[in-house]
Amino acid sequence: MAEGIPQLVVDRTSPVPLYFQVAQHLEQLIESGAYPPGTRLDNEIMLADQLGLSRPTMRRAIEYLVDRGLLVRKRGVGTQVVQPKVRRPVELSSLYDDLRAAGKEPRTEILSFEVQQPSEVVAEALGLGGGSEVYAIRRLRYTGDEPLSIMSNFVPTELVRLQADELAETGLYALIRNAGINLKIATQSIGGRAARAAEARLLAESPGAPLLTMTRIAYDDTGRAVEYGSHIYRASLYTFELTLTTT
Amino acid sequence: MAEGIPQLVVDRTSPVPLYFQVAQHLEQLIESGAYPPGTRLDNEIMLADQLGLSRPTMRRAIEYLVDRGLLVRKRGVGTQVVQPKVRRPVELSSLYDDLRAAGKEPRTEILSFEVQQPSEVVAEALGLGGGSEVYAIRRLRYTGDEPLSIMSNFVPTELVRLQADELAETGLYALIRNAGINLKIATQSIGGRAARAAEARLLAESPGAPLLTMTRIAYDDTGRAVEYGSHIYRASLYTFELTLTTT
DNA sequence: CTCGTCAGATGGTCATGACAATCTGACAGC
DNA sequence: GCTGTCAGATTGTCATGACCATCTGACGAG
Repeated sequence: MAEGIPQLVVDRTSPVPLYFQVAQHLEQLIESGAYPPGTRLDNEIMLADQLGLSRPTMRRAIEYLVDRGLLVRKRGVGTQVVQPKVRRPVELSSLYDDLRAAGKEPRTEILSFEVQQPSEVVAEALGLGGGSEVYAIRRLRYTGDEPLSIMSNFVPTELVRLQADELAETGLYALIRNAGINLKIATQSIGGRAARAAEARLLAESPGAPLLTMTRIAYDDTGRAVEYGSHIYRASLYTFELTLTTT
Repeated sequence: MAEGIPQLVVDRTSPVPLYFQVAQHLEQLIESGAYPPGTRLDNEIMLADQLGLSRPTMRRAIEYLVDRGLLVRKRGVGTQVVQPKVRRPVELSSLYDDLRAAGKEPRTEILSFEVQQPSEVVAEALGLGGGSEVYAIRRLRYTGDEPLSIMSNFVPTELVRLQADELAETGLYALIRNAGINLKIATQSIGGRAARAAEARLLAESPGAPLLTMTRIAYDDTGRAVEYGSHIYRASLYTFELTLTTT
């Protein structure tokens, strides 16, 4: 159960913080299976000595991995590698990224793209005053040949400059991030209802078929509302996967 | 924009860590509106001096609030209170707690409660070998007079001792926590489908009505799978509210 | 008037040292 | 044999000191 020395030499000239170098290396050792679940790490003092670091720095590296659910610490006992399972973090990703990660080859058709005065609901969600304008984007997303989702998104024009042709190629979130906006937190609401006639037509479903609805407000790291989205998905083709942690 | 001194004296005899005392007090000042969004805090050195603390301790308090989304720090600039919005953390709570928090007066009817050999799906989800047994619980939850949800849960018998009458009064998660198990992380999958006849009858809906489905596997802090749940909700009455953060 | 440079302010990282709280296991006493 | 106590191990908390990285704004050159 005990552990020797990880074959790691920290690079003090690197701009990457030392604690982060150590954390990444440890994470790699765990993910690769070199440190299987249940492995007991040496104590903090010894680890710090082995790497030529101070204890606070070593602690910080371990803390980072504890927060991410890879390690467990117990006072008086020690630090252990946790059972693997699904330890993916909660992600603020877009459907486009999700699909591409799953190898599904997403395709997007832009139904409409315009600049307009926000509706009351949108203005309220984004905290916009009078005179503001938003991009209103309506897209139909396919996975392979099958229509999957109708997405309506609203982004204040003053925050980012958008173009229709870019949206067809990359996800909305990537464009927002590229504009230097730091997406940090989002509130989502997931519900369900039956398909209306127009929606059913677009999605190749029958009227009354079960749909998933999702509305989301995304905020950047200063607390500004950046995007409001109202999406519907074919329940027969899509589920939301998420990981929750206690705080 | 600048700030004076918070009227706070830390209690060094308390078992509550100093950084946490400070964090809680700051949080209270922010939540109460005494520090409205945009308020700029004094720099770390000054704050630490004012409270008679060291800078690392003061930093840790601020760090705690930054992680929770209440503050933003920018190097070279300072620390500010973030726009309020919904800054609730991602929670691993139960429907029972959610409803009670919303003042809805939940009621639970136990449809069945037994100890059985787990099905293949359940054994796989919980990582159980042969010979293990689980509690199989099937409950119907009401909000006021309306049926809301059918919940099927499975918990290994070796982890906790459950009784039917307790379940009617309190949430399953509270019972698990009371048994000294430290719920830490859960993976959920949310989807939708049409109601089948038997389900529709129990939920007072028509067959074919849209339902939300949720399956969840919850793990404790050592990575052990503790609970598997498969729930269905009336989409007309329930939505999942959640907050996502980037990591 | 515009742009680049530079100094000050502020958070980010790291080291060293110390003591407290908690868990485990061994040992003594009953 | 059982139980309670105590010592050792290990993480948790806190203080002090130092230097680095980044941002803002003022000032001066053009």
